[in-house]
Amino acid sequence: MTTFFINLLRIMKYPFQEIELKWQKFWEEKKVYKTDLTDLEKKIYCLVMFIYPSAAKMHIGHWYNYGPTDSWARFKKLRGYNVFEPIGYDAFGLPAENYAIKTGIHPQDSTLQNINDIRAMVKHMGGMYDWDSELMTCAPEYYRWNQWLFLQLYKKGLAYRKNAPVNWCPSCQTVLAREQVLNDGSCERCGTTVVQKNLTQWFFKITDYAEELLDGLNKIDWPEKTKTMQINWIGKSIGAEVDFSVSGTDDKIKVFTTRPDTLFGATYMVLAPEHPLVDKLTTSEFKKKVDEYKDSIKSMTEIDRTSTVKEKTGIFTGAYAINPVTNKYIPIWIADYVLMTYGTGAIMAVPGQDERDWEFAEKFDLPIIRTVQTPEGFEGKAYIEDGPAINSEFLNGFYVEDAKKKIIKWLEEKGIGKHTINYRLRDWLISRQRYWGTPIPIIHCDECGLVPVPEDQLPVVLPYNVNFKPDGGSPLASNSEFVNTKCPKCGSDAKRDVDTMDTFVDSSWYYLRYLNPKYDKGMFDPELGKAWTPVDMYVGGAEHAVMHLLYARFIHKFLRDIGLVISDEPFQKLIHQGTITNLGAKMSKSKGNVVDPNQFVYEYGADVFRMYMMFMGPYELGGDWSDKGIVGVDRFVQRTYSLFNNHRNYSIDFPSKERYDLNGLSEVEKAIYRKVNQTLEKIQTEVEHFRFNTAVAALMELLNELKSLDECVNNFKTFVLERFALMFAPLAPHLGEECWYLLGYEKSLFENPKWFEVDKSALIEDKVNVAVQVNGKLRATIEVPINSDKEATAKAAKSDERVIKHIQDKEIVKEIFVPNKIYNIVVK
RNA sequence: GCCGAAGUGGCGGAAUUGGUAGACGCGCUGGACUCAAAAUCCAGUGAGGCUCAAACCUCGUGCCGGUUCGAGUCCGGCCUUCGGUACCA
Repeated sequence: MTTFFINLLRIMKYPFQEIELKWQKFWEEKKVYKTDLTDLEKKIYCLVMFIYPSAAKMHIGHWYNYGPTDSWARFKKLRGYNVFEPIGYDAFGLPAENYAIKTGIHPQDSTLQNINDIRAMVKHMGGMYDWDSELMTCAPEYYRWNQWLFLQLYKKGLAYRKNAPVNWCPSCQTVLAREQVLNDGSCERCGTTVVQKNLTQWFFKITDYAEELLDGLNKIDWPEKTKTMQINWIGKSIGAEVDFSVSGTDDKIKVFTTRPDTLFGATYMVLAPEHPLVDKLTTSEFKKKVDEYKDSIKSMTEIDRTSTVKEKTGIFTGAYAINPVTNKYIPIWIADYVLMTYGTGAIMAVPGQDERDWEFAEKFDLPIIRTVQTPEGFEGKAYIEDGPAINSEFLNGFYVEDAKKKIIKWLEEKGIGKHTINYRLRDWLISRQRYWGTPIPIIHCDECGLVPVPEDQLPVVLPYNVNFKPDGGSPLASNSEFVNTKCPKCGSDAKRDVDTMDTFVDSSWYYLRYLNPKYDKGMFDPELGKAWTPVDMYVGGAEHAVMHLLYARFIHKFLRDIGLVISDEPFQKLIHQGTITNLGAKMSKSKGNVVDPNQFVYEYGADVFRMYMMFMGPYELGGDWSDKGIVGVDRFVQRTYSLFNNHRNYSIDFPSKERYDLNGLSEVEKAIYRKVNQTLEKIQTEVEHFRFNTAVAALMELLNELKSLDECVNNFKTFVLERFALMFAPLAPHLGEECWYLLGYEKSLFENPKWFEVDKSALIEDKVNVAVQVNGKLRATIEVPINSDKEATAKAAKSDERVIKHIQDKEIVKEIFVPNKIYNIVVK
């Protein structure tokens, strides 16, 4: 007997395993999510940042990124848009290679295995991805076009080689990424102190696009925060370049300054220790100390060097430069706070107007001259605000902006300086001394030099057999079959470039490849690229605010310049999902605070888990993980299922009307009719703006209202249930389909998208509650007919006992009336 | 240090352009069902005061001040937390 009842309850409970699988199979077999890319009317390209398959599992962050975004896409689909929603794998990269070094499992094998596992999980989530457009960047038919892109950039002079410092571990004999260097500057693998080493590297000349990358930000709908970060990253500053002669030589030192107006106050110069002139200028007397100083900073990262807490260090070179306006000799120093990578690698130091220079001058007892009048009572050190120039001869009295213009004119006339715009943005270093990436399509020939691989010989296939264990140099160098080749130009023996590309190259154009990943006549189908970009909605983490999102914008603009796309920007609208933390910290293996989503997916089902992630809070905020509320969403789903289970075939047996006249409805029906239409309107605006938490809450409210559904006539019930199912479907797609099916429909909802119009006339209540305040304090709420005028509301308000109590024997000074909302009586 | 975001019940969080603070959910309390429990359903639930109870009153959105008939929302000054960034000449 007892067992019987328990079994009965089990039967009644929403069998999510069965139903989710049923619809996943249906969607896939019927290719419900195959997008017709030729249908451009009402097209929407909805993109999520593709998956980095460094582990075989989908973590909470993936679910949080993909689930809600898929719900948005489904909502758009139901509303009649032709939505393209692809998914793929950012499959190259360091983690797979590190894993290989540790375990011996080849990166290709582990990556393909991970992709298979992750694909199954993505399907389990129930996203409406167009599986025909799935791609992975480690496939030759994908990275072939990275190589092609490289050659186009090379042709235009936008891919070039130069020396650049890398983090080098002398023990492992390998280049390290910044994340492989620990905070104390040691190698994460062996603990040896990492040093900076110069290597010849490939760069993409993103700086050529600096101005346009800055400009373009005005045209796109991105979070202000992200745009600001890009603006700061590009770091445009306007100033001047000035040449300083070096005493006793013909050498000139070029400096960049944003404050040319302070030239009269330049009392010394500082070069970056790596500056090419340092060795030449240093006098024999100081050579030893300078060399020692250079050695002492060799193992310092840029972060160490530029730390604000560290005391200033530096050393005199023994040489002097000549200040071009005062003709005075000023000492030339070197110091680590000047970086070779910014500006010209040399500064004129003006301690009077620069805090860093002041600190340095004070420490090393260098002269300080103020060239801007400080305001009365100013007691600080360097004065960086505006003011009239002093101690500056022909500039005296001019304020900063005017003084700048005047001195730049003077410098230009004398031919020793010019107006300059400088960017903080550096060119993009794309070569990696790694295995698991796209080979660089260049051949080194002793006769012809650098020779690009002819386009018809692409792809340069990444060989499987290499020694990817770190033993110096690029792993590809270990495969002689790969390395040794013939020069395409002269036919003599030559060697292939053994470096691979940064994976940010892969992710800079994948959204174009999705449109037809099998296209073999080019990087992507240009017709589709032109029609489907910019991407309408791009959703991904804020950690990509600068690098990925800037590189992709650069590449897109380049592709436009060579005629492959016509849009200026790749991503029109951008949304960042928040970060889900656990116990106050980002989830990571090393912290041991990773939450496995599968335990919840297996216990409650994909729909419940997705919906719970949406219900947790504002999408863009993220928050700390807690599974406390998931039972609430589960109950909601259970109640929904039993509601529809109890109304099977209603759409067939009791077809509803398009709309109902309020006057013909009972009081209960009227209330429900209003609520349904209000909810429909609410869902529309909330889901549209990624406010899923309030959308779910609105549906829960509606379900609560439906407790009295039994008191309604049958065809009215159908009206309500159909709308409920439709609103529910984007948020919980499997059960949404099932509800629609339970109502008696043969065609799947997402196969035959549908949306109901709001009956606006039902949104208006006929009675409203007006808050009556006395001196701004709530004293009563009264119910009045909607749109009651001031007089009528006042009459009702002032006859309420609770109000009378507070206004009797008092003088009414003022009365404020906001129709349908507030009646405030101000008394003395 | 600088830039950005956020501080609301026991908890996650709601709250158009300033207009009834606490929607929705969790938890908790009481009740129904049950031999009992679980599940489910119903009711209550910011704090305090006064009440047998209700009514009612006071306080209440990190802190201090301001503007306003009216402030979670606007302004000024702080505090805390979380992200981002690192001497950019």
